[in-house]
Amino acid sequence: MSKSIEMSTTEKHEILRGSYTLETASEDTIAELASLATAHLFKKGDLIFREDDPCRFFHVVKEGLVKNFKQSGSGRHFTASVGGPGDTLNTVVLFSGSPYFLSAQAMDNVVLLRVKRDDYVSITMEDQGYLLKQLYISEQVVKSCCDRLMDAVGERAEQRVYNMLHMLYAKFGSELRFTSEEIGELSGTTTETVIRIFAGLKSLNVIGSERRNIHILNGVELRNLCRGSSGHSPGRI
Amino acid sequence: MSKSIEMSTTEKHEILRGSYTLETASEDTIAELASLATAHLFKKGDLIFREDDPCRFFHVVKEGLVKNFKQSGSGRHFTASVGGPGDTLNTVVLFSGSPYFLSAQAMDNVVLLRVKRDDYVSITMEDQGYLLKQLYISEQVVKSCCDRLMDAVGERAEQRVYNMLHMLYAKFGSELRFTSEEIGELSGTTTETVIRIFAGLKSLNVIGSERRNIHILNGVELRNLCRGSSGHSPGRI
DNA sequence: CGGCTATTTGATGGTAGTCAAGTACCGTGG
DNA sequence: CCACGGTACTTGACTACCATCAAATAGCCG
Repeated sequence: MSKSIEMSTTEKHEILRGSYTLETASEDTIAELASLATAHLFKKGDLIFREDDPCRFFHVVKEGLVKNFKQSGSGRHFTASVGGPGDTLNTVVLFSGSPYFLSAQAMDNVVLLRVKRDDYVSITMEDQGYLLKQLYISEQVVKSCCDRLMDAVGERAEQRVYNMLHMLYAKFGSELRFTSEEIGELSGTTTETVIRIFAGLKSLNVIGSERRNIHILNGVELRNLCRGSSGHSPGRI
Repeated sequence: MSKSIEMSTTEKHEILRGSYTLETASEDTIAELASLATAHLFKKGDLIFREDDPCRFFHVVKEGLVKNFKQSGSGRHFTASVGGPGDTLNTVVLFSGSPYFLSAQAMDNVVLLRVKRDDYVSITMEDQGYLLKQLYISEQVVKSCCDRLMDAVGERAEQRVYNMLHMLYAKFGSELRFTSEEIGELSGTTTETVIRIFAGLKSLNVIGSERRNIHILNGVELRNLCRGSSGHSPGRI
């Protein structure tokens, strides 16, 4: 499935330092983690971990996009978040030691660093600055989940797609390499509905799109279309 | 709006000790908090705090039920969680100092203890056991939000109501003092739909209900009706 | 070129939201 | 004690949104 890659400790150090989660970690913490981290390559479509697997690693993405999703009994995929470079994959279950509640899959070829969970926990547990940051991140994740919950029960598909596009725009910029199906899984709707909604946005010149590629042409207008003021936070789960 | 109440420090101490959040806090932490806590009474319907208000207090419920909700642009209420005795109201935004993202309203007459946020943060920040527990709780909240998100986009109203009933049953027991409207706000559906679904459950002898009161008659069968294995965790936000 | 992935469009039907009207229940105050 | 107003529940009819199914088109790669 995955392939190990050679990488210098210096480079590992840089990658860890660049991750949002470890922003406020002490230099010692980072150095220790870097010395234990290993690099891996996942090909497009590979599963990085699976829902209900025990949580064995801490992961940081170096390259590529990772989809965090769940599938319902009926086989529907629902994507909870998309992780890019600098994002950690599953910070949220690391400390409890509970099994994953989402699966993670490479959307491109993905390079990531990982550290054994036990090592990770025992190293970071002593770093108070890190723990506080972690709490802060959890709070944001909860908030963003609640916002999406509101959307999911209260808003129409149209609105949910607008909000999702805006979130992706804020996180990844104006060139989004997503298929309509992927947008559907993120917005809790179907491919066909996404396409019909895109048709409307195109006629307003808010977006353009071809195969596997969406351009945000008018970010301001997109923002206006996103009611719900808060406008959605990145949602790193 | 709220009314102050006299209460002995000993009683305050007991209440704090009994809260889930502070379960693993050190004796010192609890004692310090108890000395600063004040007790308050809110009447049915009173708002305890409002979405977007700055977060000024840490709250623990002593008596009664509190609804944590949000209202969408279109005026729909969505209830994210219901807090009962021993629950804390807004742990999730305490550390970041961000404003509330949910409003809290007394569903009954409610008695709660509160401590100024700044005091609370500076006291608990030093208690590593507490921070770890807090992280653990956040993880559970995130998981429960994701589960509900799955439900909201993937399941039908019927299923969402089953899941919600089961969650309330697990948390509060077999006598639930909720109106159909409240169940609707919790499940992301309407009063009428809830009633129609209840009719089905009654004919299966799974529940009974009258005005403002739902009895779970067959918890086992209710559990079976809840697909999605995980069956939903309490969801203390 | 053929096979695959992705997009597009149309037609159809079901779920559940909305509107409306009517019933039962409760507490309160004359 | 009963009348009354408010709250909660109930049922029916209608309709919109969107999922689903189906089929056609278009770009990409070996």
